[in-house]
Amino acid sequence: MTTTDETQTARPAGRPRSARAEKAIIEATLDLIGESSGIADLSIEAIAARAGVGKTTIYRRWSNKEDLLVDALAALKSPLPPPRGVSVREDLIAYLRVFQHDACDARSRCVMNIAMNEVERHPRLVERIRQAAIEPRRAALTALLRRGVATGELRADLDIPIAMATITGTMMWYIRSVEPSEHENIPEELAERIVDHLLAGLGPR
Amino acid sequence: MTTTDETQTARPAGRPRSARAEKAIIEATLDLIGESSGIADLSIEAIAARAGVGKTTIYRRWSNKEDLLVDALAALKSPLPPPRGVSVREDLIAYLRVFQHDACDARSRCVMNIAMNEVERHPRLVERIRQAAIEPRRAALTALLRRGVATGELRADLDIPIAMATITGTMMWYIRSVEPSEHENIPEELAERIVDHLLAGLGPR
DNA sequence: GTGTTTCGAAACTATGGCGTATCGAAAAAC
DNA sequence: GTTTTTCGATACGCCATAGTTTCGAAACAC
Repeated sequence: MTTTDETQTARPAGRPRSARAEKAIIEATLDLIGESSGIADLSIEAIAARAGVGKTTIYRRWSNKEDLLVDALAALKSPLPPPRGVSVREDLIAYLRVFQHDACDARSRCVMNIAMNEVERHPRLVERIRQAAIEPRRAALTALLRRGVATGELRADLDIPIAMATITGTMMWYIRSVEPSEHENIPEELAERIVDHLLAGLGPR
Repeated sequence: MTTTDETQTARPAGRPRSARAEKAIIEATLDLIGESSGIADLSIEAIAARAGVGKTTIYRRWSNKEDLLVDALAALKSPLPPPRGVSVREDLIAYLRVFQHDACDARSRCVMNIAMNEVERHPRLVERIRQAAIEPRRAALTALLRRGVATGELRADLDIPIAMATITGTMMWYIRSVEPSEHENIPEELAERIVDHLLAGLGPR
């Protein structure tokens, strides 16, 4: 695809840039973000080493660390909010299944960490992450809850912000309270059980 | 060195160490942890500058950064889990009020950040934090939920781990979704509303 | 007073990442 | 073939920070 595009516009004479190297750089960046605690931790040199690439190859494409991070995180495209099914309950379960998968993945988790902890230090970066990764899911969940209220599947006086925190926060906190090494042991039907608990409530029947 | 005599007599000759400096160092450390994104971010020099203290004064007391962090976080005594009241609902609200207050405080928040993000890099430190700050609350909440099941205030088939994630995670996610500058505008009765939503459930009456 | 120790400040060395420059080799267009 | 550009590797100067040492002043025991 790259060769085609280059041929269409203007063919820069000389050796074309390696798409493999670019991919390796993005992958290495995402890996290292997942392993590091913050943005300050990761170094261009470590990324180059992990990607098996010279620093020159990185600096030829991105002028600084933040630009690279923006592109790397943009490559972490969210696996698409789930399509709507027949019932709000099933859609909530599908939503939480995707969220659960992401919360268990170090790469996706780091997006949350950056968005929550680096607001003051990297406002532009955080804003881009919010727009690209968080806002679509937030909008999808809001629409889903509104639909449930309209159809009567959810209580009429539902507090939407609280309900959103309830659904997302429960899954997040559950995952966080489990050691990463134990993530394999998380029950398959976790999303279903959470949704049913939330819908029915904690009080007696 | 000749610490033997000093230890025996417990009377070190010479100028005694300033307790004020020690306090200032701990305070500065806690402040800066709250402002930084990770442990790698904060520097001893910044701590010394913030505390109005020479670096010598720090290195004379702690041999490295982690030792200082352990002592600093140990000084962050948790404000005591709430005493038990008459109903499980009221105890849950009281529990969430304390949690809400902590979640809005930069210092307390950093404890969570470290505990969740630095497990691989500082296992000793994280383990100490877990034992000192997280485990007591976890135990208190577990006992509270068990009591609710026993008294019939909570459903008999309650899934305790999920319920704990529900209560704590909802508050946490709600706070996180609000800009720190807007924390003042969070409704006073937030804890009450969350508990009532969770007890009654999201489904229709 | 003397002696001992800590005080804050500053100078110092060492480390490590950043961003740039240079190198020979390789990959394409012509 | 020649030309042009990118490739990975390496070296360089620069700067921030860590951690140590030195210094004169200050605080206590005696």
